[in-house]
Amino acid sequence: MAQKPSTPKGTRDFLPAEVAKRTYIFDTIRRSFETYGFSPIETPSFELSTTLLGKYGEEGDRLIFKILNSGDKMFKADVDALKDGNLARFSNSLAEKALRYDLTVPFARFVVQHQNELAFPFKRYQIQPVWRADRPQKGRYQEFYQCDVDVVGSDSLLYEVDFVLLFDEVLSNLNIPDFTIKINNRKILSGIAEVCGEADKIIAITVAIDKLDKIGVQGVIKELKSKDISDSALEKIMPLFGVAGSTKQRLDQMKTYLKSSEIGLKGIKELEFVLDQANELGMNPDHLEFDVTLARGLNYYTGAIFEVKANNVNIGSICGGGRYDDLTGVFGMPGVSGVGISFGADRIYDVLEELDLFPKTVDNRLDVLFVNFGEMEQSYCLKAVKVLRAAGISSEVYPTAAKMQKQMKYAHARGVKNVALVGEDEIEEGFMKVKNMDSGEQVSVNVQGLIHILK
RNA sequence: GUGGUUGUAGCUCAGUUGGUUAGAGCGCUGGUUUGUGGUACCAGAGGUCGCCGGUUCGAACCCGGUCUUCCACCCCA
Repeated sequence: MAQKPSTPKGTRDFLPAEVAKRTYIFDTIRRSFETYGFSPIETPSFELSTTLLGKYGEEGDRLIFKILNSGDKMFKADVDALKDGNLARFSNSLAEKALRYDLTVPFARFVVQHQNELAFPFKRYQIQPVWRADRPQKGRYQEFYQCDVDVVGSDSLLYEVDFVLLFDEVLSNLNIPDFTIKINNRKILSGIAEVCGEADKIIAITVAIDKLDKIGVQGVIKELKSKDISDSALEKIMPLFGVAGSTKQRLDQMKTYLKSSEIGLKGIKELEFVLDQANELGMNPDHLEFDVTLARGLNYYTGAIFEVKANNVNIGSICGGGRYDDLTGVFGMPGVSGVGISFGADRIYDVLEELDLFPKTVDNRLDVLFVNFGEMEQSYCLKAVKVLRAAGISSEVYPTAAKMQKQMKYAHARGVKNVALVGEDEIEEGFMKVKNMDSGEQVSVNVQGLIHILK
C-alpha cells in the first residue's frame, strides 16, 4: 500500500450497518411523503451553471461546486477576466456545469421545462444528494442528502398546514422525542423593516435578529449598527426584544407592533391560520412555535418560513422550508407560487445516532448461513437455500468446507442471525440443526419448520 | 472565505530536554487432537510516525508548505 487512500473532505463511505440505518430514515420519510399525496421525481446531479448561479445569494454562489470544462471547451476560458483579476467571471468561463446545491432550484427549472406535462397544483418529492463546497464540521458535510417536498401552482395556506403536519408525523415516526417546529412569516419580517423605515435593509435586519438567541440583544444591536441601521430605526426594533408570553400573547403584541404595516398584518393573519388549523387537527402544541426571530438566509422565501430543531442535541437545524411566490419567475414562468420543506437526512441520522434512537430491528443481517460440511451436504443445503429464498428468507451456504470454527466465526463476524448445521446424520433424518446466534439456542427442524419460525 | 485544532499499527492512544532495532490495550491471523461463534490460554503478523521539503552528525519530536479531522465565525441540512 503506497499511500493510504481516503475520501475527499466532507464526504463519507457508508458501511452495510450504516446503509441499513440510512435506508430506515429514507423509507420512513418516503412513506409519509406518499401518504400526503406527493410523487417522486429525480433530476440530474449537475445542472448548467447558469441555472444555479445567482439563486442563493453571493454566499451561496461561493459554495457551489463547479465542474471544469473538458476537451476543446477549455479554450472558452476567459483569459482576460483572469488578467483583470475577475476570478468569478474567469471560473464561470471555465465551468459551464455545476453540482446541484439544493433540490429546490433544480425543481423550479424542472417545473418550467415540463410545465405542459404537469397537473397543477403539482406535488412532488425528491430524495437525492446535494453538494456544497462548505467547510465541514459537526453535522455539516460537502455531500449530503436532502428530502424535499414541494407544491407549486397554488397559494393555498392548506399546504402550509399540511407541511406542518408532515414535519410532525415524520419526526414522530422516527421517534425523535423532543423537537420544535419553528414558524415565522417573511411578510412579518417585511412589516418589521417597514415599521422601522428601513424597508430596503430587510435582509440585514432579519439576519441580525435571527441571531438573537445566540448573541443576545446587545450582540444584535451591535450587528445592526455595523450594517448602517439608523438609531431611529434601532429604537423601533427594540420593542421586538420584549415580545414574550404564550403564542397567542406574542401574536397580539406583534399585531400592535405592526398595526401600521399592511403586509406585516397579512403575515400575522397567514400565520394565525396555520397555527389554528394545526391546533384544530390535534397537533401537539409543544411541537409548534412561533418565532419572530426566525429568518433563514435563502432570500427567495416570501411567506411562511419553517425550521426544525431537535432539542438536547448540539446540531444545526434538521429541517427547513418555506413559501416562495416567484421561484419559477427567473426561468421565465412568473406568477407560480410554491411552498415546500426539506428534511436533512444526514443530520437526522446524526441525531438518531447520538440519542440512540434507531430501532434495534434495523439491520440487513443474513437470516440463515448453512455450514458447509462437504460436497454431498453442500448440494443438499443449496436446495434448502432455494426454498428459503423463495419464502423471502435471506440465506446462503458457506463457500468451502472449512473448519467448523472458522465458519462459525465468520457467521458471528457477519452478524448472521442463524446458522444451520446439516451433516450426514441430519440429512438421513430429514432435519437440520439451527442455532440462533443471538441467544445461542439450538433447535432441530425441517425446512418448512424453519420458515415457520423465521416468518 | 477568516481564526484555531488534529494526524503514530485495522481501532483507541503512549512515546520523557531531537540520540541506536517506535510501544500498549483492543482487534486481526493461526493454534489449544479434528460437528459449534461471542469467554480463557499460547503463538504470530502488522507502522519508512498523513504527505512534501528544510534545519541538524542525527527528526515521530524543531521549522515551512500541503492534505485531512474537529471547533468557532460566516452561512446552512
